[in-house]
Amino acid sequence: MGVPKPLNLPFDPIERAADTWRVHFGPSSAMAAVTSIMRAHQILLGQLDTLLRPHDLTFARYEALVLLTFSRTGSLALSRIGERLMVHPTSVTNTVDRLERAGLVRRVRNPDDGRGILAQITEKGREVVKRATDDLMAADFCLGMYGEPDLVHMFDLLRTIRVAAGDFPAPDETARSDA
Amino acid sequence: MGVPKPLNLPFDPIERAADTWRVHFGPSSAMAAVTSIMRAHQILLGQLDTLLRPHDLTFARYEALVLLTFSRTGSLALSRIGERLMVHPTSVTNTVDRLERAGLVRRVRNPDDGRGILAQITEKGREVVKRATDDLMAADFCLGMYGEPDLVHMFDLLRTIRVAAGDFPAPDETARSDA
DNA sequence: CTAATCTCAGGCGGACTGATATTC
DNA sequence: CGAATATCAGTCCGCCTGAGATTA
Repeated sequence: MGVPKPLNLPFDPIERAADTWRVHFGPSSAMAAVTSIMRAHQILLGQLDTLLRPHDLTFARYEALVLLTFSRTGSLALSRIGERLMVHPTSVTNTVDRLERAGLVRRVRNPDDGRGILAQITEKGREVVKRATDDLMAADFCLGMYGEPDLVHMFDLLRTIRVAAGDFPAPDETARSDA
Repeated sequence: MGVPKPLNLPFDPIERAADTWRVHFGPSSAMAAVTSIMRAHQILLGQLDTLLRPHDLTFARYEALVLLTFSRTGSLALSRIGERLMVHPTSVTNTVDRLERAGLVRRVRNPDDGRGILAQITEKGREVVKRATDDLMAADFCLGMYGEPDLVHMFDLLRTIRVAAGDFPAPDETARSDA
């Protein structure tokens, strides 16, 4: 991953592609928006992983670890982790494998469901996630170039696509429009 | 990839994580925005790749192919492709390998620079990219849930992070504020 | 019985490092 | 000479499919 190399192009490559697109195919704002999301993701993931590398974490592993610190008992069924982080069951197994090998979590049989396994964060896991979080917050999650209103706006804008994908029901609009 | 499974959670997992985050660590809008971008990327990439699979293309390969159709001669140096698509040189080699194996592109020595190789789109490549583009446009690039203003707004918002990453210089603001 | 949970084997796509040949 | 271009070998990561064991 490393730090995404500064391109230092004299122009915006996406804007130029959009202009060309318009000539060839017609309206291009959806294409420009999609490409922007792809690039923003690439930039962010690279920067976040660079911040997390000293802690021997990837962003995916960090997210799982944070999720565990959020639970009352410090443990969660793997199935729940997959649900919350929206990743494939086999990916959860893989992520927990790596965290376990690093000594940050341990697997425990679910006392309430013999089919299930709990991932339980260890003391070392709590220390690591604490240090990593300090680093990420100091770096404003690599979004320090935005003001608060823009961050909220971005979240709101992107919620539309998540709702459309069926992640969760659309927020109740009546709360805004009426009682 | 496949179609990203509908989560059908009764709540917004990112919003809930943000709420918990606020309690544990403080302000969370940057964390929520980052997570939203990650999820939006995951959703979009899955849907785009599903649309492109019948054409034996991934989004990355599709982008390269489109770039070639945009050039006057239908060919571009691999180094230029990497620049424009913002991908690692070895990734370009890999992408062009696959496109070449599929008969959509062929490698040509760069007459102007003995070090360089041109990727030249083939007739078959032009047909495939045409059909794939028809599909993507019919699907509004998987962003049909947005209106035009939102798409433009999203592009504008995300440009900030691309500029900050050094992709290209900030657009000239004087054009807006003055003459 | 079906359904859910998890694991393993294995493949694919993409990103990267490091080394190398070639050419400018 | 140093810088740029492309390739190759190999690694890593994440995502996926398919199969299978276990349990509700």
